[in-house]
Amino acid sequence: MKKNLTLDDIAAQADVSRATASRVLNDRPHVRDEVRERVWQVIQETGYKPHPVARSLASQRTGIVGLVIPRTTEGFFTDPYFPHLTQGIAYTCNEHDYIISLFLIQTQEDERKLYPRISQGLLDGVIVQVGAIGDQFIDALLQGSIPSVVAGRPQHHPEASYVDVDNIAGAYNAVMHLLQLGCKRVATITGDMGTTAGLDREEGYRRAIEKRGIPIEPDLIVHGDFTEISGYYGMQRLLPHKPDAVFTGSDTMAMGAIRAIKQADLSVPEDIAIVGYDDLPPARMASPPLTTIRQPIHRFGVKAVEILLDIIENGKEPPRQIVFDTKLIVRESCGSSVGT
Amino acid sequence: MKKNLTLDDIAAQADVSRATASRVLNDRPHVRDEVRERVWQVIQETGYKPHPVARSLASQRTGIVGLVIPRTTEGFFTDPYFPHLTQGIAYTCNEHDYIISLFLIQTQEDERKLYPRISQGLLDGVIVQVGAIGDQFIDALLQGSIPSVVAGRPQHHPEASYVDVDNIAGAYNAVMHLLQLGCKRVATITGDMGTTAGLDREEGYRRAIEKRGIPIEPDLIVHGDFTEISGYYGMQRLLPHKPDAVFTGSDTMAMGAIRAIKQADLSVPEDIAIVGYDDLPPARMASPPLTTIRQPIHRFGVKAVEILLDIIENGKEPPRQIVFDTKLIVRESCGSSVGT
DNA sequence: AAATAACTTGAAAGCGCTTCCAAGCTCGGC
DNA sequence: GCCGAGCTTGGAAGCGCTTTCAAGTTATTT
Repeated sequence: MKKNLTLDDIAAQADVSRATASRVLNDRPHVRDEVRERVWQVIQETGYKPHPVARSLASQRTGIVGLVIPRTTEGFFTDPYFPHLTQGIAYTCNEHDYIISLFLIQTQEDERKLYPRISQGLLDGVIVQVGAIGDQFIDALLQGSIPSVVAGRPQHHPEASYVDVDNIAGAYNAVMHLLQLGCKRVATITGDMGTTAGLDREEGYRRAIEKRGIPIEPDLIVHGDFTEISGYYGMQRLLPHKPDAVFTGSDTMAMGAIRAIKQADLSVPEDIAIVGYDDLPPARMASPPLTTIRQPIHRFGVKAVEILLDIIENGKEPPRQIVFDTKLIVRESCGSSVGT
Repeated sequence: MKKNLTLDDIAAQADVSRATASRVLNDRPHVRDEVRERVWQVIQETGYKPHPVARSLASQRTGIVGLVIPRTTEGFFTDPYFPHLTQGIAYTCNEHDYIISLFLIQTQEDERKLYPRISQGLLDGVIVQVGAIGDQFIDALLQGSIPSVVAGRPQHHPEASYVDVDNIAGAYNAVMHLLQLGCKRVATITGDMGTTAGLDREEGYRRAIEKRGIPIEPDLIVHGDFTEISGYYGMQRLLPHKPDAVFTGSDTMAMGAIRAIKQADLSVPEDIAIVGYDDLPPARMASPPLTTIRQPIHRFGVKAVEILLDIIENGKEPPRQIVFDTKLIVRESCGSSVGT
């Protein structure tokens, strides 16, 4: 195997100095065209590739951004949210020639190790998915100088840059839709109340109910954690209170709820209408197909990267905060007459 | 913001040379206990963290392994396979203090860019998921000197190190189970025939059928691509040929097939028995719950990393090749009397 | 034609760390 | 009390690249 080429080799072969070779390599000005071409020639012929680590050390940028995914709940496997988000992020990184470094936090140990590894020069920036991960980590991140963007709204950090979707409005619209269809006893199975997504979606539910002048009935609110199984059990607890409609904090929980409903020999939407949240592929394939709230997850990921790169270039002030709108997708599970 | 500490600062403060400080930092021998302690003290007090890039440049190892996921089919989102695999890999990497760099190949462009970026010193090793990605890429990888492990059996590279599951045996057992239950017309919806998983699972189907002395009926074999929708359409094409059982190349396709069956007013397993492949969470929650083949995906990911690290340490010869066994999980969709 | 501006180029100083090498020590054995 | 073995230690040479600075060239201005 032939010895790896260095920029010095290229410089020697093209009969210029290393500095000039570097200029050509990086497409910098102040090189005569003739020389520039000569150097390119040598680079092409030899198949030379610059050594990324050396380059990083000298330039103080690595071209790597971190993607931190919090303590892996079952949700990571079940929920297509993460793959979608990751895909949006990866797509945009590829486009801008950045590389992604993935940190799946699984153990307490991982979490401890994380900050030190992240804070010290390997990464140009970090995208953190909010979740079960301690605010403490986000604290540290924001204190530090490394550019960061939060995916989802961080609970106690109004000054952080983040991208989020308007969960309150989304949930509000979902519940309002049910109310307008004539449902009288609309219940909800919330997502994980340790996340802003869970909290906000419950808030949207409350606002819609109150907007119609209906008193909030605590028995009609049960807490889940975004997983199918929590939707299933949530629904079982709800059934004795005779809801005629349920808004669930995720499609996955909606699937669980439907399972429980069918098992109780009731049917969707005749006996109980359902509206989910996410509009990921399974929603369309459910039986009945799910009425749900669509989030632009892909754009979400794209934007997160764009913001991060902006921060890397231009500094973290002012905070960039973007909230995406959601869209109600009406299918059959809500019993709407216009169902597809 | 305080200037970043360097090893020189530590050395100065501890009144030793940089060489000695480095020895202490890396827990190397040949340092007097007293000195070692003094240096540690300074490191602790100052909160010094070594600069990973500088360290990589000097030591010629980065502690980063690449994870390459091929051209992203719809499957990446739908199929919990990838999250599970990723999780197994991440877990093991965390444990060994390696960092994962994720490469999702999405465009032709990405694929072109990939090899150059990978081949040149940023990564200590690479795990490649086989799939729609050109063998050409795996070719290049194997030619080069960078340690690599393939997840799944690469089609034309018997000399590669890989981890795989015994797809042929798995499929064989699935189909044999159906035959033993008395099914007479067992069909199959295969996975993507561009993958060894797809090919091998069909092969297993064929072997089981032939083993029972039944002639292969081409009409009972349709090709899908692991997605729900391909299972749905596949089943629709199968229905006119009156199968009484179907083995699908993935659980996701099984869900699609069930949807098509129900839509034709037939029922599972009474009219048509189904066996899937994967045993991921949705299988358990399907209605009816899916009889399927369980693959140890998590261990699969773990092993891939272990092999890779082994290669990094000890060289790529001889090739490490590991094939995991699968397990038939009997639930209700096959109509077995012992269904849960 | 002289003076000045603008562009090219290479030498050299890092970036922060690892590691080889040689020098200086300590200590036991005879 | 002397010698060599075996530790400790620091100096210095990289790892491969970027970037500053000053010197050398060429083009422009008056």
